[in-house]
Amino acid sequence: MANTTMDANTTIGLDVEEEGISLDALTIDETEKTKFLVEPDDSTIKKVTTGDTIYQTAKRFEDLNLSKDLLTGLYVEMNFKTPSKIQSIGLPMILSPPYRDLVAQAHNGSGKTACFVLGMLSRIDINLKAPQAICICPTRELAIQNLEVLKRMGKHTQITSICAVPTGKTSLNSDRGPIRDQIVVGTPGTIKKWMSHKRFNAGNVKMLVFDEADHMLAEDGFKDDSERIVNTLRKSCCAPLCLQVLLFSATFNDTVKKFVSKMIKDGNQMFVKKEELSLESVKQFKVICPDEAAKRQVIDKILEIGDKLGQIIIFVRTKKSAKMLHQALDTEGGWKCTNIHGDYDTVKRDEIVKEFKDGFTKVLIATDLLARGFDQAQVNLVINYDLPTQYNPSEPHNPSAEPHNEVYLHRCGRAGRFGRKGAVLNLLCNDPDMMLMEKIERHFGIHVSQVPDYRSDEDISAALKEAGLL
DNA sequence: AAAAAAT
Repeated sequence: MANTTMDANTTIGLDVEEEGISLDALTIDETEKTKFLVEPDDSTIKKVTTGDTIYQTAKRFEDLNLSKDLLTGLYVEMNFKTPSKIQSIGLPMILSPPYRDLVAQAHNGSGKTACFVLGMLSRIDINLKAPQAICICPTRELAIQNLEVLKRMGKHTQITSICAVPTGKTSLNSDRGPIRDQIVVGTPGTIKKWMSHKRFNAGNVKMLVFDEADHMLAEDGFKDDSERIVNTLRKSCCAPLCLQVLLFSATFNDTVKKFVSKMIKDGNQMFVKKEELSLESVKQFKVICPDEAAKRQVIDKILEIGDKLGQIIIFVRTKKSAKMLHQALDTEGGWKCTNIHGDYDTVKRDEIVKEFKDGFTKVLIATDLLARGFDQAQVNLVINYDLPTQYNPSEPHNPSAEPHNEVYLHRCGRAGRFGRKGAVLNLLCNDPDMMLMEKIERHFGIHVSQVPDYRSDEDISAALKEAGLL
């Protein structure tokens, strides 16, 4: 027992204690009350529970006391057979009273979304026609995608749901009136607006889910919005454990963990070591390019092979580069591709995403708008035209010298969904780029192989072959 | 600077 306790402490990174932050949620209770359930067949996920509840791992969905209609959704609509690891460990923690908060870190494409969607659907009182569960996402695209999963999984139930994202159209009738749907999935601004306009009664909300929670709680993310929503909902709830907060993400850096520990008291946790975070399922490469033009040459070569590849996402750092690269590849280069970023209106964004998801477009140039959560099984190649960098407030227009490791991991996660073959190509053209790549490799403890010559068709093909794409 | 959204 003592050993297990030590182990868990290490995993969660209690080094933050040195900085004098209270660690209510992340501190391990050393008394007998705390139970650690170590999975014999899976040491990669660490489960830490609070209180005296014992959670059985769910080997089958039947173990979870789900309604018959929900089981039908899982088997018939989703084609699920048995719970994934995160689902078998996480769902019992979510669904057993007392309904404790949960911080869950799970690999990209490990069934995270299905886990919290199933959690929301199972806790709805079908006879109460009011919002009971809310899910907040960082982008409009992710909210729409999550609601689609929810509608599919809940198809055979009578549960109603609605998307709270900006519609573009102003105060029409559809924008007023009370919300009676039982589940709301949306982005922070619209949810905040609906709450402040009293469009629904917050008193019945018993579950609040943050997708991509680390970003939702980050200083340069949506921390203020998220905090306000949690506080409002906690206040409108009757008992201390009335509102169950679930935080899901593939990444939680130390800064965010500190804040999580302040926001979540007496919660359960699931964590994965950072070295074990899914970067092994996609094969990563770096291509050294002398200049920006060379980067486009590499992309040209890849598009020439195009037909044999699946869909491709090219990530860039700024909206401006998204537009420019699109211009260069499509208008000037004659390659049919699209691009997406936050400057486009909602109609255009929806259209671009739909075209890509329907397979009408093969190549999509994107800002980090699509870095997280975007799920398209046919994407097997991610190209980092620019590497993701931390935001540097003192020099907002220049890329920082520090890489954004979490965003890098999330971008990689767009390729090779659910264990499929995938590749990531990092295009580097100067010393700062090389430094960023080195830092990323060091952070994850990985080696990214170098494509010998950017001008060589053979070298590039060889890399894609090695990744299993050709 | 990206994103959300309201201004």
